[in-house]
Amino acid sequence: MAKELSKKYDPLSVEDKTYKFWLKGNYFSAKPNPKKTPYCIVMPPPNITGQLHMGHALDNALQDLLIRWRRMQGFEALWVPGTDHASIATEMKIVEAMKEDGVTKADIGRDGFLERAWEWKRAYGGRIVDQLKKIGSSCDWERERFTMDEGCSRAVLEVFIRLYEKKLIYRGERIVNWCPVCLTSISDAEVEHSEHEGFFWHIRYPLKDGGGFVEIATTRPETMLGDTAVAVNPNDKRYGGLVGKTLVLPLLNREIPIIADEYVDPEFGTGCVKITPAHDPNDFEVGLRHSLPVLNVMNGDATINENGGKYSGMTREDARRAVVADLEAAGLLGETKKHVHNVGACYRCSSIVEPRVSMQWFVKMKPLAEPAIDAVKTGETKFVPERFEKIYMNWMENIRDWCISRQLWWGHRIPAWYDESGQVYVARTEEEAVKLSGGKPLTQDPDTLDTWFSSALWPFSTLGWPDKTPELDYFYPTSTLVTGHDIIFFWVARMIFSGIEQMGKSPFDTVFIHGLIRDSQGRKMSKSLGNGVEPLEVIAEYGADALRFSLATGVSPGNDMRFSDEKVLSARNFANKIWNATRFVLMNLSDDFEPGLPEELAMEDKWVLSRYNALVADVTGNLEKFELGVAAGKLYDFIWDILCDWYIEITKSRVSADRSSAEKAQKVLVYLLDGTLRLLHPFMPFITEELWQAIPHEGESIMISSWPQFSQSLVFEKEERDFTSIMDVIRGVRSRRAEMNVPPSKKAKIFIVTDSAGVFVQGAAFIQRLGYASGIEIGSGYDPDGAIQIVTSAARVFIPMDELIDMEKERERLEKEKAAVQKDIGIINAKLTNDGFMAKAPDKVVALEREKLKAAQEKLSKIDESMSAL
RNA sequence: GGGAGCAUAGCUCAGCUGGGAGAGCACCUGCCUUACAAGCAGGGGGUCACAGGUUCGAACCCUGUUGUUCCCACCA
Repeated sequence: MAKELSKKYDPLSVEDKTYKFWLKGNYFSAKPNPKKTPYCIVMPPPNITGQLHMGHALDNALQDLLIRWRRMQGFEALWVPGTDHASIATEMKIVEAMKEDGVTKADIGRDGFLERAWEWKRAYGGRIVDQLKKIGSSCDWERERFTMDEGCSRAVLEVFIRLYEKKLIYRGERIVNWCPVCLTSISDAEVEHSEHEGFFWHIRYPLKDGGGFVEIATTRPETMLGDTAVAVNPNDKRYGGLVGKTLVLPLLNREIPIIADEYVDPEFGTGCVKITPAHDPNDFEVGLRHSLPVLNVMNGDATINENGGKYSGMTREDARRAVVADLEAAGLLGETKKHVHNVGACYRCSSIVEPRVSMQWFVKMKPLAEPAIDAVKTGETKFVPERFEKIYMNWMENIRDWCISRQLWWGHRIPAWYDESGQVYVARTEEEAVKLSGGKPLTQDPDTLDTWFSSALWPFSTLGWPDKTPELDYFYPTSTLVTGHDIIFFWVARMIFSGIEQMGKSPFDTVFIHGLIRDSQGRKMSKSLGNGVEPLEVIAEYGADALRFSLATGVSPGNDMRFSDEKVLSARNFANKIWNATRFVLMNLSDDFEPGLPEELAMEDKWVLSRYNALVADVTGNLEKFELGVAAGKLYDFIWDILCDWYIEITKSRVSADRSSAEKAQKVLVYLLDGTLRLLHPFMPFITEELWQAIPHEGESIMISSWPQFSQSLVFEKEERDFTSIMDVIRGVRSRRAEMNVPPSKKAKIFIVTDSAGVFVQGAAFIQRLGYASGIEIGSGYDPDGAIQIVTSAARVFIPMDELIDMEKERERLEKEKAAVQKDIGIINAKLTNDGFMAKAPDKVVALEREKLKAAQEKLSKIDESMSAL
């Protein structure tokens, strides 16, 4: 029966085989099942351009952990996988690839481009999915979706139309963030701000009437080409007389007015502000209030356009240099101060974003944000850790309208058509739009939607919306969303308001936020730094389980974590430890072995089962609170320390003792292995399956076996205490021997003087084996002359070793130990005689202190006995 | 300008609702004790950033300080 295991765990020989076995068993599949409670996770869809990186590995390891655990607990557990078309990221990559072929978007046109894009999707869209399988993801692959598949596209269309009809989508000319490299507008969330050291240029604008100058200050002098006014604060006495006068804009000699507006802070700069409505959001507002002309001076690629006079055609950088030089030459340049200010950059290509007026589509956010705020306030959706609620709230409460149109081709095209006069018709199809227009010839809006518009619908579009499907009915709202804190605004927030708007309910019960993975020095992993660690390489070297376990261990929720090889290595060693523990158990299994706990349990069996039972309760409780790292740590400690270093070690002496004891040990060992492998399965799915299949077991696969449950019948407090006193003696013996450099090969007899002879008789074999003894004698008296002494609270232990003992040193050592115990007693007594403590500390704590005091006093009296005998 | 996180052993970090400071790695000593040297046993090492406060009791709660990281923000 015993299956031969190799001496070391070899993940490569197990993982692919096991994954195929699971697929063949169809264990990942889930469907509406009225007899079970649903548990559902939708996977944050990776970009189709993507390659698996550590972030994905973490994200998916955590999701798989939760899904596998809930599945074992008996939930109908569905994990919906899929990929995102990632419009801007993908389009950039395709354009780049086209560059190598010497082709531009203009060359091949929209249809030609989309053909290439779909080809790209076919070529690379499956790559990351295959990589996700490598880490063991137990997704229902038959439900895999893509944000641009037929169903998701229908959902996008439907949401757009509905929001438009509710007047929550509108089109308008606004200042937007414009990326001059991606050549598209981007939303506020897509702009990354960082501090730059620049200059504060002071420029003099001459008054038309020749009465001198006003001096303005700017960080972007090239935008003066688009100035249509200069503003001062209406209450600023310095400039009161100037309001209404006319200035001559230097270099272009255009006449512009001086206006008064509250927006100007008289304390800042010179108190005069140039107003460029086409290139600054504040100036745009000022322009609206004062009906100023909006003069756009830039092309899409941020070169100066025909409105920029002699500067037209220059890049914004060249134009800035030229403008400054010309102003200086004209004697209109004042002071130039160094100035640190925030500059916005495109989150995709890091180019500096240009605020620019243009016609775009927007989602009106206020009405959508309010219920989304309530959903979190009322606890309909909870964030773990809680602090991310604040971040979410802060964003939602200060939200501005969402620019959703992109000047890109790869994505969902905006369902709006225009007639010759520019009249807009929003409809589900072109035919409908034509009908609305009364049969006019129409052209469709060339723009596509922000890629996050479709991912915002993910929790319900993947379940079949807008159709009424049984899946939607059963699995929505989903249970847990697992994602990084970097996309709370991009994605989480938008899913919440979209879910509430379309489905009437927030899409998740819990949003479980994790941190980002950094390199070993704490830097963000990035391609440009070349410090990224490839999960697939780690898996090839250490195994997927080791990677998963290392990602789940020692991570406190929400905090960034550093990736380190050492951690993976120790997880790999842990896997090997379990492997070998199982190997040991199998090697000693009798041919006629029958699984199940023995009817009569020995002290040590009760001890270990009691500890195991507590582990079951702990791990389950931790998982329920999303304390995954704590749960992993407890499993590690139990398996390594309790099971391997203690229980298996004492089992060895039972194997050679008597047959009934050996059989009991076998049964308990198999029971413990079965249970701990199950508890560990969500963390380390591959090795646990392989080993579970190797031991006597019931059922097809560990992944569909049941989650262990705490059992009142396995609570054994007395045996826990008794066995601990055996362990104390063993530890004491080992420690003393090591201190005196006695090698294990040098065995000696051990004499134990104790009042609990019964317990020590039961543990004698273990003390003998683990204490390197040639024999054990348990009695009521011993002459300590020439013996090493060990004192625990339950026993005095003697190891006769005449030749090694310096009695004077033994006495000194005992003195020291006595002092230490007395100090302890002092501390405990201080507590127990403290009225405040006695009155206010919980009974449990007081009882604990009393127990400690008793143990310490017992130890003290034993030390005294030993010393008086010396 | 707001907000948040972090500061614990040489390094990387755990420490769940306050009740005698932990792990991994590194280091030192001794062991191939027949599951595992990817191992075993033993050991050294910490003013839990600093200063106050609350409490019978604080690494943990409160206030402030310092350092550090991050997020948000239209002062030109």
